Amino acid sequence: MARTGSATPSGSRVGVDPEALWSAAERPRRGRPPAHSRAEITTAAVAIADTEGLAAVTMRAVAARLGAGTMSLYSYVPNKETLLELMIDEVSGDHRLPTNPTGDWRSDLRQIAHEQRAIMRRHPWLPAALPARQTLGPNTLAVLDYALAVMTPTGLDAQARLETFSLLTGFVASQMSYELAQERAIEAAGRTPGEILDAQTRYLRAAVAGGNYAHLAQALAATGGDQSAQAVFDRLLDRVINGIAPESG
Amino acid sequence: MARTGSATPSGSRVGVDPEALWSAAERPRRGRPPAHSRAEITTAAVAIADTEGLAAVTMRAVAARLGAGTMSLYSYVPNKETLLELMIDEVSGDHRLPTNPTGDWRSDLRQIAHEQRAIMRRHPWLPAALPARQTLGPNTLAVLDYALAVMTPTGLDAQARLETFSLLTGFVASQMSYELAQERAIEAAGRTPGEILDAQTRYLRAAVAGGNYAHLAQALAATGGDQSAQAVFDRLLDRVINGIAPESG
DNA sequence: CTCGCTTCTCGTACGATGTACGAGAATAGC
DNA sequence: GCTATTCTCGTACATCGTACGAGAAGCGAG
Repeated sequence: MARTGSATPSGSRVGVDPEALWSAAERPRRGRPPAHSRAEITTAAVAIADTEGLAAVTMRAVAARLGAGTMSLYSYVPNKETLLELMIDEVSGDHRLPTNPTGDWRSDLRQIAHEQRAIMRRHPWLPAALPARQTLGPNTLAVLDYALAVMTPTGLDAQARLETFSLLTGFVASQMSYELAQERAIEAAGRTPGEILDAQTRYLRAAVAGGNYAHLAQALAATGGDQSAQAVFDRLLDRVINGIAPESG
Repeated sequence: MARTGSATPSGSRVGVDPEALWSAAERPRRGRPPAHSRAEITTAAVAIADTEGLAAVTMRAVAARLGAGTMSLYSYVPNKETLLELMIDEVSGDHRLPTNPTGDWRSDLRQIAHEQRAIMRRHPWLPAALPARQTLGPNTLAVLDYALAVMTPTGLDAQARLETFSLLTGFVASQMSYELAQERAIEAAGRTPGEILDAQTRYLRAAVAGGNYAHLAQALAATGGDQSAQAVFDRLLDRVINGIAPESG
């Protein structure tokens, strides 16, 4: 075992070896026993990310939280990129999966999306971490498997169902990325949730007043309705699901 | 003018001031004249990102490309985050906007999505940079304005049209993030595009063989059809557009 | 028990990065 | 020319990921 030494000084090359990452980590049963574990390290990293943000997840910080030396982590994880990967799959384990679909695939898919949204609200760093993912871990695969089961009644073929899952997941991540960024802006600045919206609107209006953007100006003047994050999410989710299959049970 | 000194040692706070960012940069007309410009710096940064990847965009590298000292950049841009923001809007300027919509909003929206895809293929770092964006620049606003115009025949209200644009843009970014990651993996590893897919499939099959993931196993056995990135994109795009409005013009 | 093999531990060090600071250089208006 | 104003950029620092390798700690064999 021991460190792998990927030898990629800068840029982003291969980075993560799926086979080695998710294998059961067979016990060497000789030599000094490990004082920690991959799971323990992953949990610590997630805890830091949850409370202090993804940027606070440094190898030093994770090690410190475990009372270990920084370099000790590298006995368990070849690099930080891999740790990120482990973090993502760990929180994917929070996903509650019913034992079997109800048969109403639209509402089942809706429930999957809501579950994913809940996870991302619990772990606000997730949407930012997802684009860097290179491999699907066991927990993520379980969600995918369940989603495929849910889509059986759609009549879509295998390829289409895989693509649909990717579509749905992409939507949730995009939307949550926006929703959470909005909340961060609120928390960081003037505090009142209405004020931030006002500030953004004010900026947009100023830009709009500069002459162009006629349609934008008109749209801004006419915004209304339920703007709560939950409501927006649900509205858009319905559209995504509506577009999946033309007509079916 | 001069540097602002945001005083955010770690974490991600406010970071970018929209008002100051996109204002016309009125000339001070006194003192030593600037040797460069925001636009020149932005173009250099984009060129580096295009050829060497986003990670290669360092303040030192950008300055070096202009033959300037590193710290000179800070006369034009308060921090790297802002430079990123400028890069995003710069490439958004590549978006070709017809003078007016054809009236067929579905095909107009499809065209917008294709245009965005083309931009992201030209600037593969874009999807990765987008989530960090905090403000919409003039070029991005122009695209938004055009999209709103396109959606006039849908009968959707202002709020819904704004949300729809966000949905569409999010889809394109998600899908392209995946598509480009796939191509990077191909380029980095075994070279043949089929082999990478095989390797991924092999990993999935191995995971699947471990007992669970019955539906995934079945789906993997049945994949087929046109798997070209373009084809997948078009298929999913159709679903997104189909879901936007039930029935109309 | 002792030896030696194996494995984990972690102090030190290096090359990068973003950027604060402030002395100097260049220009415009008086 | 003088001076106020602005841009230039060398130096320095904190912080990051992680390579290296000496030491510590446990196992099986004798």
